[in-house]
Amino acid sequence: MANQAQPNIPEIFLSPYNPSEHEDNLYQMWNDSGYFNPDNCVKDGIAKPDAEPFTVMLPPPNVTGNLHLGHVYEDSLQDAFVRFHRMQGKRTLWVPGTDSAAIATQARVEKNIQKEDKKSRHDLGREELVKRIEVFAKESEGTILNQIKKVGMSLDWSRYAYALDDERYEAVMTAFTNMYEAGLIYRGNRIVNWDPKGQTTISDDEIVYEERDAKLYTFKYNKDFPITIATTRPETKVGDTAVAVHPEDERYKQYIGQTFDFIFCDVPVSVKVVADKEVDPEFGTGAIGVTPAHSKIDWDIADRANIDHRPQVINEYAKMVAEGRLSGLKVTAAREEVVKWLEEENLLEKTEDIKQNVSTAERTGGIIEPLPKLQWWISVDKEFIIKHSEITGIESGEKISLKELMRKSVENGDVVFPQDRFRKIYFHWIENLHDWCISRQIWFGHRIPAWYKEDEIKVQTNSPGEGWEQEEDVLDTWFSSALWTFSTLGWPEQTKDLETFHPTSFMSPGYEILPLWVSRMILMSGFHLGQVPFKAVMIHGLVRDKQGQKFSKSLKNGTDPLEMVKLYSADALRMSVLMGTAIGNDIRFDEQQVRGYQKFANKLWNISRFVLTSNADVNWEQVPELSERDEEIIRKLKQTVSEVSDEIDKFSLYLGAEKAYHYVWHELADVVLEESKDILTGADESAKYARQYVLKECLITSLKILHPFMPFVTEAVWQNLPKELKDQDILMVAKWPK
RNA sequence: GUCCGGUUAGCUCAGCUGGUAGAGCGCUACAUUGACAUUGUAGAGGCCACAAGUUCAAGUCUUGUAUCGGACACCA
Repeated sequence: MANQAQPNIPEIFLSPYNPSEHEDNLYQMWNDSGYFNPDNCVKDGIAKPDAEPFTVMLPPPNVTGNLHLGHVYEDSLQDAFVRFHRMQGKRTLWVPGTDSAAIATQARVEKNIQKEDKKSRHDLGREELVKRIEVFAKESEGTILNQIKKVGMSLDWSRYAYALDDERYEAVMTAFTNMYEAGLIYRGNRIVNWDPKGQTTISDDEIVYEERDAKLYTFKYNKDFPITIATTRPETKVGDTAVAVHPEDERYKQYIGQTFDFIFCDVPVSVKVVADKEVDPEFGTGAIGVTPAHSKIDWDIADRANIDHRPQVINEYAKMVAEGRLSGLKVTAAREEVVKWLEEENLLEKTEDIKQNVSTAERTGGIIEPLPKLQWWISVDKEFIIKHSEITGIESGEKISLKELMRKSVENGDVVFPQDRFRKIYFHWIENLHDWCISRQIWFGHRIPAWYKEDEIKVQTNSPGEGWEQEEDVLDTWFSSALWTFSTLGWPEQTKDLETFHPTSFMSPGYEILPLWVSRMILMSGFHLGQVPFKAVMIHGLVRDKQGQKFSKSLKNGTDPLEMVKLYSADALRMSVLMGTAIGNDIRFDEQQVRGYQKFANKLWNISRFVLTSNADVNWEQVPELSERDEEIIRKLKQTVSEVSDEIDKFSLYLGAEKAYHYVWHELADVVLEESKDILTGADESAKYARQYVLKECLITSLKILHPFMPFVTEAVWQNLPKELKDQDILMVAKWPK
């Protein structure tokens, strides 16, 4: 091309698209415009004051974390929806935030302190440790926020929320107090999942099962004891209070109701033979040694048989508290010791190798020790009176349990799962739901607002006065996360934001936190507001590497998204995760694809150059006389717009992106531009003018429909278009075409 | 054990309410110093896992089988 002969088009188009030259500036420009905030859009007439609101809450990443591909995927999905709806003139709000990930963050800081100062948390004391964790959290906060900006997320930073800031604190305290007063939060002694390594309770959802080799020991407690039992944990048998058999089991029927006293491994033990339907006569010997204090199932059996839950024989450090030869031993050592004793006494009948699923803590990897502990719980089955309800099928003033509330919110269609299979998974999970243990024995987090004085308990945010001691435990992180859709909007204050933007429009989490988070948001929002937290849940899959493996630190297969941005651009990275996979399925990340979409960005750049070059200095005042072919091109363009819009509306973002992409490259560039060359260089001025007009329309519309997916390159082109072609200075808030 | 998915071109995946298969990447050949160093055109390549059923018609609906994967539960 003869460069010096170029008509008046911005020089920038003369070289290939260079994303790093534009992206940061464009983000800055968007941010400075104020249009991430819907209030400003209303003020400047971009959205009508009564326009339909569209709200999304960013699933808050860990404040101390780094952006990974999973975030990029999740956030790109949301940003595309948000930008689409913003361009349609809705009052569009996307709220950013970060989470504290209390257990992980505290563990990390404790480790640092241990390493640098050789001090434990107890050396430092509660206040000092919490202070240090806060400092650490705040220091690292900027990292993830900047990374999110780097990939172009159109979040309203003026509404930024942090899980442990003052407003969220207010919400958490109020939520706890209200639920306590409704009788849904209670303190109870129950078997919990105790993580001896992390020194805290964890919820069922934080457990991972690992298959390990174990030994099943079959033995008698004592020579005179008539029943043989089998166990993988002989060391707990000093805590047995019963032996359970199936009520119909002919072998043992005669012993039911009898009590036996004997010395087991230096410890006096008294067991009663009880009948329980849960016992499988086929497994082992068909008889279970019941250790109520160290097994959930046994605890329940003891409950049903009305037997004492004590004694506790293992402590919080997974050491034996029993008297005699086991005293002070770790459980693993105690196990060997008991087996040795059984052999000495000739009580051991056999030892078998079996596979066993061992419960371990997700975060620390510690083996879970079930222990009875005084904990705080949320009852999911207890009925309460719901004061106010806007949820279909639930009347204000009705009696209902949280479980029912969670079921009905989805059953009646107030919360829609566009993918049917996740709806099923949700219901399946609700069926298996138990009371939720919400107390955690760490220091970083929201301290439970319960106060003790002698035998009295008061639940309130501030100290009732002299002599009252506050509960040591903090709340499960998921408690505050569950409030997120409305705590971010100012609740418990009845703010205008809350009124306008809640329920939110949709939530887009990964399937791994459906039970942990999604269902609990439904629970909390239903209880506190009588609303659902969101109208739709778009569950997405995991981002995996090319081989289909999960990204993980240990595999060292992690791809740094920022590296991809640097190499190819944020737009290309976003397209590569959005396109090609139906939402809900796992994605295989392939760098080749990112490269491919960067080519596309450049293609778009060149299309723009071509159109601008051929349209330079045209005066648009005349009405063009379109040929039949011109009209056909416009028809096809409009059809593409409506297809893309439809797909996005149906949550099929990947199809919307693909249709826009396909149109621009293989219709607009390959067909329309090619055939226009002759017309543009031809002698028919009227036909030329008409085609110039058509090309202009095609370009503007293409930029618009691609903007939700590739915000940067489309905006970069837009910023260099002549003013008279634009309906808004900024593409981000330009009108979505029809 | 209960539940939920996947199985379509060499690879990664689309294919919505049934009308004899699509994209990207890769591959082959040709073209290209006129928007495009990141281009175009053409092409090869598929018993849509298998079987039975419904239908005028089945990747598409039903049932079953195989196989891979996931979630939940969990046994002493």
